[in-house]
Amino acid sequence: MTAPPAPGRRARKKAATRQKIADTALRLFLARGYEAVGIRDVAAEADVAVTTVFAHFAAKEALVFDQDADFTRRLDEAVAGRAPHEPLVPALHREMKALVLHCTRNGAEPVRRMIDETPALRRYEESMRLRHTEALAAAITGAVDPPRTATACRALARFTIDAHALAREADDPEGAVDEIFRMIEAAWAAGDGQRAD
Amino acid sequence: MTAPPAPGRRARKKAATRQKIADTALRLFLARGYEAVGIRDVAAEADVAVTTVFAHFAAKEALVFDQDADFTRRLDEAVAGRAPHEPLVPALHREMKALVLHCTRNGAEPVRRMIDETPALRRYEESMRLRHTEALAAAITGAVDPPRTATACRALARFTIDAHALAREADDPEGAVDEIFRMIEAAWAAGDGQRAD
DNA sequence: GAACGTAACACTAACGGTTAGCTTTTCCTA
DNA sequence: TAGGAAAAGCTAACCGTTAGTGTTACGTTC
Repeated sequence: MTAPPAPGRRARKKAATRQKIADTALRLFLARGYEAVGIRDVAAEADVAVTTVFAHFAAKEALVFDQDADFTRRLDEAVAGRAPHEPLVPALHREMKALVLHCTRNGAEPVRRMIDETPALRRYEESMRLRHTEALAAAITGAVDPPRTATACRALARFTIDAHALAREADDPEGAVDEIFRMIEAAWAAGDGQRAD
Repeated sequence: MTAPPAPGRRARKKAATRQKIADTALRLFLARGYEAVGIRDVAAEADVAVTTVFAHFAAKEALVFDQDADFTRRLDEAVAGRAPHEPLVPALHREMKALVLHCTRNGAEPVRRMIDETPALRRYEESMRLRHTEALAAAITGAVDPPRTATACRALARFTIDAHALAREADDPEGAVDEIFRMIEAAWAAGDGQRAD
C-alpha cells in the first residue's frame, strides 16, 4: 500500500537524517528531561542545523510522537476496509484494542511517563486526537449504511478516540477498552431511531 | 459561594486592569486578526506593561477565553448540588444545554468564528476541555451512588464534554445536545452491570 | 557523462510568546 | 504614620519558530 518504490540514495539519506534527529531528541529528552533540552541542543547533538529539525518535524513536541503517525490510517482502514456487512462498532473496537496494546507494550513506559508529566506534551497529544477525531468522523460518515445523522457519526468518532485516551490512563487498558466499547455499542444503538436528513 | 467580602480599592483596581486588558485584546483581535496582534500591541494599547498582561492571563490564548472560567464550577454544581436522588445524566444534560445556549447566544459569533479560524485557539480550547474533563470526572466519581467503575465515570465525563464540543459545531446546537445525551444515557445504562471494585 | 534542475541542508537573523530579576508605586493595616 | 505587601513597571533575556539566502549532493535528461 505504502510500499517504497525504489528508495534511492537521496531518500535514504533523508530518512536517515530524520531518524538520527528523532533518536537523538528522544535520548536527550529521557536523559535530561523534555523541558530542559532545547531545540538547539538537539540540533547540535544530531549535528544538523536547527532549520533541518523543523524541516522534518513540525514542532518540538512532534519529536516525541514520531511513530504514532499511522493512527489515522489504521482507523480509516478499519472502517472502510472491513468485511462486507460487518457492523461498524465491533470493527472499531477490534482496531482500537490493537492500537492500545501497541501503545502500552514494554519499552514505552519511560516515554509515556514523560508525556504524562509534561503539560506541553499532553496538550500536543490531545490536539493530535482532535485531528484523528475529525478524520475518523469523515470515514464513519462515509461508511455507515444505512446513513445516520452527522451528529451521531461525529459523536461515535469522538467516543472512539476517547476510548484510546481513557484506556491509556487506566490500570487495565485492555479491560477498559472492552468496558468503554460496551457503552459505545449501547450509545450507537440508542441513536438508531434517527436517520440522516 | 465566591462572594467578594469587601472589594477594597486595590481589588477593584486589579479587576479593572484585568478587564481593560481583556477588552482591549478582544477589540484588537477582532479588528486586526488574532495572529496579527502581538502581546506587546495589547499591552501598549491597554497602557500596561507586558508582564502585567501575563500576571492576569496565563497565555495569549487565555485573553480570548476570559468568561469561560466558570465552566468547571457550573458542571461541578450540577453534579454535586443536584436534588437528592435526581439521576446524574439528566442533570448533566440540563446544565450542558444551558452552557451551549450561553455559548451560542447572539453577539458571540465573531469571537466563535475567530476561534474556529485560528489553530492556536482551537488547540487551547481543546486543552481547556481536557481540564474540564478531569475535574468533571472527579466530581462524578465522588457523586455517583451506587458507585461505578472509575473507567465508567471518566468515560461519562469525556462524553459529556464531547457533547459540548460537538454541539458548538452542529447546525442545531440544542438538538445536537439532546441527540448526544440520548446516546450518553444509553451508554451510562449499559455499563450499569458493573460496580466499582 | 556533462549539464541542468531541484531537494536537502546550512547559516544568519529575526520575530513573538514568555519569564526572571529587580525597582517603583499603591494600597492595606497595625 | 510607618511598615509590609500586593500590583505594576522596566529591562533583558530565553526559547520555539520562521524567513531569507546560499551551498551541496542527488536525480534526470540530453
